[in-house]
Amino acid sequence: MSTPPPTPSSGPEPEARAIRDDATRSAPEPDAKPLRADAARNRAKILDAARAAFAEHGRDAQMDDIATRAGVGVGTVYRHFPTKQSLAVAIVQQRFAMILAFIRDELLPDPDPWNALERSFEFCASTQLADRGYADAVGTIAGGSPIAGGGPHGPAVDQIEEMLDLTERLIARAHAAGVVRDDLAASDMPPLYAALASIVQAGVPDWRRYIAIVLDGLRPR
Amino acid sequence: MSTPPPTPSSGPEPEARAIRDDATRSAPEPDAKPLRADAARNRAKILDAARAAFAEHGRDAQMDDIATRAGVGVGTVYRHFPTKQSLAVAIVQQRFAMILAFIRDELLPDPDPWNALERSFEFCASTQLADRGYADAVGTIAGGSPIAGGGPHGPAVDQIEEMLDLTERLIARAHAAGVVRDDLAASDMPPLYAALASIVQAGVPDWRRYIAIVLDGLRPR
DNA sequence: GCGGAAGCGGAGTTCCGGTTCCGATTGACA
DNA sequence: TGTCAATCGGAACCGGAACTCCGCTTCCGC
Repeated sequence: MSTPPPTPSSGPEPEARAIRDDATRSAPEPDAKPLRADAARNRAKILDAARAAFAEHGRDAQMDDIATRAGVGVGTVYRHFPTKQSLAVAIVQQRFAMILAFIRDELLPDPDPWNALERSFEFCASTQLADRGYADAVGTIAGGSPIAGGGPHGPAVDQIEEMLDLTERLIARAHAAGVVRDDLAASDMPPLYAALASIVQAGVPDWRRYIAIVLDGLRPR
Repeated sequence: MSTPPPTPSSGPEPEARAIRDDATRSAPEPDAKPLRADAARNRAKILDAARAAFAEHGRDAQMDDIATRAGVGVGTVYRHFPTKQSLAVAIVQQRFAMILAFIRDELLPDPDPWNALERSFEFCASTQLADRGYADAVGTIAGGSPIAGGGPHGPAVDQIEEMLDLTERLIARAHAAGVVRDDLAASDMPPLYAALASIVQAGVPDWRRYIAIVLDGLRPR
């Protein structure tokens, strides 16, 4: 795997901080209380546990299991996330933030636009490999449901917008270099990512082959 | 839609009979009791209702709902199918038999191998459109799980074998006509069908566009 | 028509997993 | 160190959905 998806950890790394803040901002109140030390620690443990649980079982992950993994009571989980849904959303948003960062910091700076495209598919596949819940998120975008924030598991609306914006730039560069078919649009990518994700999801071992096929379909006519 | 998937009905048409027998043979005992008249009638109603329910709600269809749709008590449903799972399997096998029939009777006789390939994708998409449960089945095959009969929703093992055999012939014809890339194998098709199914599933309206892209990826280099 | 075996229906049971409650615990601050 | 509000833990609660049970009904061979 050329680019194993870095699992976001709620450890002390500064990068993780930013991501968690990002996920947290979905709460109604802007910031307010600084959160007691142990509470903050537990919140981090819960997020880590939930990430693992959702990655393993998708939407079927169980709250009790998450609590156990986190070494915490269910009540504590519910103190931080009033609902299973809200916890799932937090996780998806985290993962999504990670993907956006990858596109922004790794793919767009890549001097070879075609190679960037290729890597975006690889990244998509390996993310899916690591996280069963990821497909749902991509599907949400592919479907273009505008009420993403309201829908189950959906990333935040502005995240989707940024995603489309970044993809737009990725495609624009490819067009400029003349390496893709004329009619390729940024909006084509989410469905293709979703398609690839489903192949990986199905457990097909040589998914790279299908990336190659799709990529061939994207070349200039 | 060039080829709307004919919904199998448990009505009196002879074709439907054959399909139901096919689904029924998954029972352990070969045949045995001829089933009382009203029982046979109810069984048919249940299968119809279940087909509708699964098509609408996928794996989340509820037994009570199925019973209601069939105008029958839950107990009756359970008399015919001891488990929700077994009912789902029966439905999937029916649908699968339909797909096999389509390939055998419509696609293989098509004089244009490329066109046959194209139609197979279209058929896959429109089937998915009509039946949410179908994607699960395709995914099962794409994953190549050998214990398909045991796995949830899986079509019978011999159905999968026939599927692969028919696809083999489809691809062989395409190769003979020189219209596809040299390395295309029959085993490539299930993953591609799964991929397409997921796009349709996501609610992307112009899924035909992605068929076209994938097909372009299948042309000779 | 009759008897009884096969089949029906749907209320009730069981299981499962999300959510709530509240007494015990702990961190923050004086 | 003492106080107390914030936080914790996990048993209990609750609703929903698969499945069971059994008295009633229907079909079918005589």
